[in-house]
Parts: sequence; C-alpha cells; structure tokens
Amino acid sequence: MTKRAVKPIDQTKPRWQRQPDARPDQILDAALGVFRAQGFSAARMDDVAKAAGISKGTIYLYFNSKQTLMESLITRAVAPIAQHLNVIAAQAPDGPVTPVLRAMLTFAASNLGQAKASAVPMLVISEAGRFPELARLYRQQVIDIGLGAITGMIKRGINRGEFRKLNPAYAARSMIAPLLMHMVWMNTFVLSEDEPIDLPDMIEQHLDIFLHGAKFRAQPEVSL
Amino acid sequence: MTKRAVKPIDQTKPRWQRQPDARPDQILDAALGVFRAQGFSAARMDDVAKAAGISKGTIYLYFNSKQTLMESLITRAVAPIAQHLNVIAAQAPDGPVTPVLRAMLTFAASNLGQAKASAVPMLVISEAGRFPELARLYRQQVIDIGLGAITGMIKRGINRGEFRKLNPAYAARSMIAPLLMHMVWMNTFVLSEDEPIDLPDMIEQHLDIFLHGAKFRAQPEVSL
Amino acid sequence: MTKRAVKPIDQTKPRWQRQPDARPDQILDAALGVFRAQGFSAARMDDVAKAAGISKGTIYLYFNSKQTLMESLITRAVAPIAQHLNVIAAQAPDGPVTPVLRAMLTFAASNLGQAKASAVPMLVISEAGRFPELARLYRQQVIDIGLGAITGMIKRGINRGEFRKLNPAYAARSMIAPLLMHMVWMNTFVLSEDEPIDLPDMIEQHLDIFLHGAKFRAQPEVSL
Amino acid sequence: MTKRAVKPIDQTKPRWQRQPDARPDQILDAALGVFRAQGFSAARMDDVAKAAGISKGTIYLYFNSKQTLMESLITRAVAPIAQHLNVIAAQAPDGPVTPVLRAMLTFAASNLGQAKASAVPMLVISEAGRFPELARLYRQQVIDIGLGAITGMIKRGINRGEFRKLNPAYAARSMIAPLLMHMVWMNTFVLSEDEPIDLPDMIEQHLDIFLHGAKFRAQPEVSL
DNA sequence: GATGAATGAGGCTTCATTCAT
DNA sequence: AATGAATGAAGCCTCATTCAT
Repeated sequence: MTKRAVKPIDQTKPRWQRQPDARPDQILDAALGVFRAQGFSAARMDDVAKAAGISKGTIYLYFNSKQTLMESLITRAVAPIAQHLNVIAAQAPDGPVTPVLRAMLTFAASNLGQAKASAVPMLVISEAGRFPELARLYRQQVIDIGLGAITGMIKRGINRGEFRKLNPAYAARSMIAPLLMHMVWMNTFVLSEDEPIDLPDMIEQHLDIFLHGAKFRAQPEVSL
Repeated sequence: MTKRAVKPIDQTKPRWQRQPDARPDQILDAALGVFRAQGFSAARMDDVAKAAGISKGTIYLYFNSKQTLMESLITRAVAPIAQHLNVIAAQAPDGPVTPVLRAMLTFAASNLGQAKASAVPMLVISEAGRFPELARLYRQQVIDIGLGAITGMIKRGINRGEFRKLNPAYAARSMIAPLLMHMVWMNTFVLSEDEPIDLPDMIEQHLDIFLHGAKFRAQPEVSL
Repeated sequence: MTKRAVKPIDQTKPRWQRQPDARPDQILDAALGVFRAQGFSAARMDDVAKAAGISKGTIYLYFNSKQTLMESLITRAVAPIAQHLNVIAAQAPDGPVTPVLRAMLTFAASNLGQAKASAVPMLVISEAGRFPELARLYRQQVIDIGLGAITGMIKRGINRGEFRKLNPAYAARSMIAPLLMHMVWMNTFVLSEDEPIDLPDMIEQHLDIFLHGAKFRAQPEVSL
Repeated sequence: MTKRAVKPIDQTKPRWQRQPDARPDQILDAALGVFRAQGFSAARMDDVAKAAGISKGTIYLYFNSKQTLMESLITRAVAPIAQHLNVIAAQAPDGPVTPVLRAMLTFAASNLGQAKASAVPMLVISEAGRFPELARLYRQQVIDIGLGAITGMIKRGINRGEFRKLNPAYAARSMIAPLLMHMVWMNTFVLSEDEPIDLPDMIEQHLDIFLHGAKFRAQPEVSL
C-alpha cells in the first residue's frame, strides 16, 4: 500500500545489491557531501544514508559511529595528498627555484581549486574545535609537508641569491595564502551573482607579484 | 520554529537589536566563547548560560532561540567593523596609494590578530553551510567594503602608474590573503610547540614583497 | 488542533507541578512496577515515564540512564532491610533460640510476603546475569546479614544443646528456603485458578516441622 | 511480529517440534548458554549464531523468531522431565513413604544440581513476566507433576500414620524448597570466595530434619 | 541449505524550548 | 526579571529479521 509501482520494469531488480567492497568509499563520498552542506553536527546519518543510496543501518556495518565517519573521511583524504607532496618535493631539480615554485603552486591550485578536493580541508577547518586530533593529523600529514617543501625551496632561492634575504616561513605563507583564501571563499562567501574568479589567472598574477617582489634587489628602493 | 511564544521584545525590530541594558552583551559574549570552543551545534544552551553566569531560561528573555543567538552574534560584530572600514576608506588622501594600503593592512592585522576579534569571522566560516544568510550579511557588510576599499586603492595605484596593469580584484586578494590565512591558522592548525608567528613582522614582509612585486616595471623581466 | 478540551474545569491546573523532592521516589516506584511486569530490558523508559505520570525527559533529570535507574532501585531497597535485620539481630535475648528463630522467620515472611517487597529481590534474581555487581551488593547487604543472623542463632542453639549437631549453614537454608520459594512462586508460577497459599500458615507449619526436626534427639531413630 | 515469511518448516506442527536433524538442538544449546549468561532480551542473535558456530541467517531456517527460540528451548526441556517424573510416580511401591520421598528428592537434587539442568528453570523464572505462557507450561508439565507426586506421597504418609496431620501442599514445599533455593543461589548469588555448598550433604541433612519433624508425634511437645 | 550484507523499526538519550514558581 | 524543573521532538545507534548470492 505504501509502495509505488511506478516502473514495473524495475521489479526485476533486487531491492539492493551486495557491494561490500565499494560501500566504504560510497559512504564516505556521501558523508563528505552532506557534512560539507550542513556541517558535521547538523548532518543526520539518515541524510548520509540517503545520499549514499543505502539504509541507515548499513553505514554502521562499515563505520562505528558518526565520529568515526568523520575521522575516516579525513584520514582517507590525507594519505594520497601527503604521498603526492612527497613525490613532488623529491623530484625538485637543482637550479633556479622560481620555476619550481611556480609549478608547485600551479599544481596545488589546479587541485584545491576543485570543490571536492577542498571539501575535506574545509571540514577540518570548520570542525577543528570538535576534532583537534584530526586537525593535528591534517596539519602534520598535509600542511607541514606541503608548506615545508615550499619553505625549503624559498630558502634555497635565498641561498642562491635568487631571492633577497627573507623570513622563509613568512614568505611561504605569503605565497600560498591566496590559495587557502580562495578555498575558504568558494565555500563560504561566494555569491551567485559574483563575477567568477579564474583561479589559474589569479594564481598566475599572484606568482608574478610574489616572485618579483621577493627577488633580489641590488639597491632597495626607498619609501614604499 | 513552529511555535513561538510571545516575548516582551518588540517583534517589529530586527531580532539582533541590542537590548538597552548589559544582559544581551553578556550573553552574546558567553555564546561567542562557547560557540568558538565547541561549534554552534555542539554547544549547549546550558553551557552558554553557565558561561554567562545566569540560568538557561534567562537567555530566552533576551533571545528567541539558539539561532537568534548566533545571528545576533554575527550582526553585532558586523556593525562596528563596517562602520570603521567606511571611515578609513573615506579618509584616504590623494597621492600615492602605497602608504595607504600599508596602513590599511597593518590596521586590519592589528585587529584580526587578536583571538577574540577573529572569533566571529571564524564562526561565519565554520557555519556558513548552516547560515548562508549570515555569511551573505558578513560578506556584504564587512568583506565587500573592506576588500572593496583595498581594490579601489589598488585601482587608483594602477591609474596613477604606481602599479603596473593588474587585475585589481585579484591583487587585493593577493594582498590580504595572509591575514585570512593567519586567522584560520591560529584557530585551526596552530600547535603548542610551534614557533610563534609574529603577525606584524609577517605582514610587514608581505607588504614589502607585494608592493614591490606590484609596482610598475618599465621593462618586464622575462621568464620567472 | 490536537488538544482535547474535555474538562474545562481542569484548565486551571498547571500542566505539571514542580516536585523536585518527590520525583526520585516517584520515578523509582514507577520503574519498579514496570520492570517487574516486563523485565528490565523489555521495559521502555516511555512506560516508566507514563507510569510515573511525567515525561520521559524528566527521568533523566534525576537518573543518568536506565541502568542507573535499576541500580538505584536496588540500592534503595537494600538500605532499610539491612538496617532492620541488624536491629533484630542485636536485640536477640539470651536463652532458647527457638522462639527467636520463630520470630525472625515470621517477620521476614510478613515482609517478603507482600508483592511489592519481593519485587526487588525478584528483579535481582532475574537480572543477575546482566548486573552481577548488583547481585553482589544485594547478597552482601541483605542476604549475608539476614542469613548470617539465622545461622548464628542456629549455632547458638546447637551449642546450648537445643539443637542436635547440624551444619548450621545448611540448616539455615532449610529454614528460610520456603520463603524464597514462595517469593519465586508468587512472581512466576502462580496461576489464577490456584488455591491461594496462606503464607503465615505455611510458615507456621514449616517452623513446626523444622524446629522439631532439628532439635536434640537423645537416641536418633534409625533408617528414615 | 507483523510479517512472517514462509518457512520450509511445516506450519501446522507446533513451532517447537524437534527438527529431524541435529541443527535445531545445536542452536538451542547455543541459545540456552547465551540466554543464561545475558538474559533473553540482552542476548543477540549474532551471539547465538556465533555460539552455535553458524551464521545468523541459518537460525531462521529452523526457528521463526527469537521468541520461538525461547519457546522451543523451554518446551524441549519440559518433555523429558515430565515424562521422567511420571515414570517415577508410577513406580512408587506401597509401604512406608519415607524412603520414597528420600529417593525422590535425592534424584531431583542430583539432577537440578547441575548447572545445565537448572538453566531452563532459571530462564523460566527470569522471563516469566515476558512469557507467562511458558511459565504456565513449565508449571503444568513439570512442577505440578513433580510437586504433585511429592504431595501425594506425603498425603499417603499422613494416611498411614507415618506423618502427623499436616497440610500436604505446604509440607511438600517445605521439603523441596531448599532445592529451588540452591538453584537460584547458584545462578544468582554465589560468589567465587564462598565456601562451596555440597548439595547432597545439604539435602541429606534437610531430609533428616524434615522427615523427623514431620513424623507422627504421640504427644506433641509444648512451646517451641 | 547456508551465508552475511542490508534493512528499518524502535529504544535510549539529549537538549532547545517552555512555563510554574 | 529570573529561575530551573519539565517537556517532547529528534537523533544516534542497535539488532531482529530479510534476502540476494
């Protein structure tokens, strides 16, 4: 009496499929979407289930609790990023650092510029108060490595005389900050009527400003 | 949401109207602290009451709901900032924009560098999914004005030939991004064992890089 | 639209009364009734609340959990019994133990014979698997003291030559067992069509058998 | 309870009918162990399955529900006991009843003294509130017959002048109560540090007391 | 027959909100 | 105005039961 028999064709399909291998990722993807849209606390497990196309109980076959879901979400995101950052850092050739830095930031931008990729860091930022452990994990596994690679490259630039004498940690922040800002912006403040931001363009200009501004200056101009 | 008891507060006024006496501010201060520490959803009205040193029921004499509390919190923060930014923008003198921009960013940094001042924007960022209206309000009342002032100043610099031809909106982002990043950092990723960041120092170096990198270049160097 | 206005007279009564002092006992009484009828696990907090004439949430103002409710129930029952048993034991006069034992069992019977008084021990028996701690508490606070007093009295009877040489612990069990059995019986196996058992009569006869059977025999008859 | 799928089991037979092969007994044995340890409600079908070394779904090939499992458990236990009691009662020879009663109680003790044999009656006692039907079944098929046999024998003893004039129903209770008490004790209140109770010894002493106490007395002693 | 993944109703518990005092 | 006891809707989670494999 409650079932609608809209498409008799579908009656041959089973009500559900066994997918023990695919489920965890399927659930995590759904959770990511729901958590992003509503925040962790406000999100209901029912919504996650619905988004994943399964029943509420099934989630608990794969994750012990809502918290575990959140933790797994972040852990899952951390691993590949950390790995990739390490690869990039290891492959940096000798020679001028400017093109390397340009490549690094461009790569990061092409990555975090996508809504899905930035969802996890945004969750980390939003829920850091509730999940300090995960914030720490993300920091150590992702940020420290990424920011560390950039800071190291800047140091090398300074040593080579390519850049003037700068605080490399601060310079690294100056360099990547627009990327973080863009991430926050797109997830928080962007309005539908806004003129869209072309991230590659913005990053290119930012690099242009930054790299020029950072390079060695024989006689510093006065009075900026 | 379905029931709303009649409250002595004048319903025709906006809900975030400041009450004449000190209670509302006392409550909002408490709420800010609790919301920051636990997130909006996880925070309990009991905790807010305890932090304010009053009973739970008393909160409802001044605010209709938990949501209203959040809304009032952000609205209360918006007004003075917007006002102040307007004043600064209006007072900008003619002449070189570089010192003006320097002053603007330095001022903003000295402000948002404090934990309490950054609490509200962090809340907005964290709860944007749940309170898009408030994110919009904050954007329009604070960000658009602040970012607008900076963008305008950069435009003027371009027109004066002080800066080279840049996309001013992007340049403004390049300029203020480290400030936002610092805010996020301090509220999310900072660890107790970190070497502390000296915000004024960082901003000074950032301005040095940025303003040099942005200024007019007779013959652009090739291939950075 | 949902409210029935059956008796306009009652409209003057408040929907609920503040009774912070009376609540805990009120709730425990209700819980006892519900647990007895349905068993602990099968009982729903809703039912307890309904039986207590309050809302479900109110229970949690006074008890942390369903388990706590159970624990409090037993703890509440233990205290007065233990106390009373101690008093009786202390007041036992010197001289023949037979009348003392008779008084003790008669008292216990008049007490545990009532359905309400036996509800807690029956709960303990039923839920011992789930709450071994509570069974231990009941054992030590009630049984050990009560059984101990009887055992001691029997020992005295043996020493005085009033009883023959018996294992006092076993004899004590022989003596009180019908009481326990009656308790179990009334809560488990009694049928409406049964001829009712007159507990005082039964106990009297039991005492008659037991005390005669236990008393000193000059020359034990053979071959029973 | 609302839905019941068609099962290959013949629905016309009583639900507790023993299956031809070994599976049902295997499951019931497992269920008995789990129910005893955790109580009926707290026990999970998963645990029963694990204890039986099969999967959860398999249980439902043999039993329609958790309730049915419980029912079958008790029903299975009832049949052989009732049968055996009947045999004993039928074989009682003429002549003095005292040795017959002694034999009956000793037999019962040697039986119920074992943990496994007492598991079912303990379950009945614990879950009587939830399964009054089964309590009634147990009462009628086991207790009424067993207790009836003893009561009858006592009556005969009275008629023969072996015992004095007693209420036979009460006397039967006086006689068997320590056995029930021992069962409850071992399943509920026994502590590891207790001096162990030697059931045969206790029963022997109890019989000694009881049978002496019950026998005919020419001139009743005064003032017990 | 057997399995165990999947379901979904239902319980305990929390907490924003109400209201008698 | 203030309190805090009381409410009740709603969410997380469990687990008996079903069903595709």
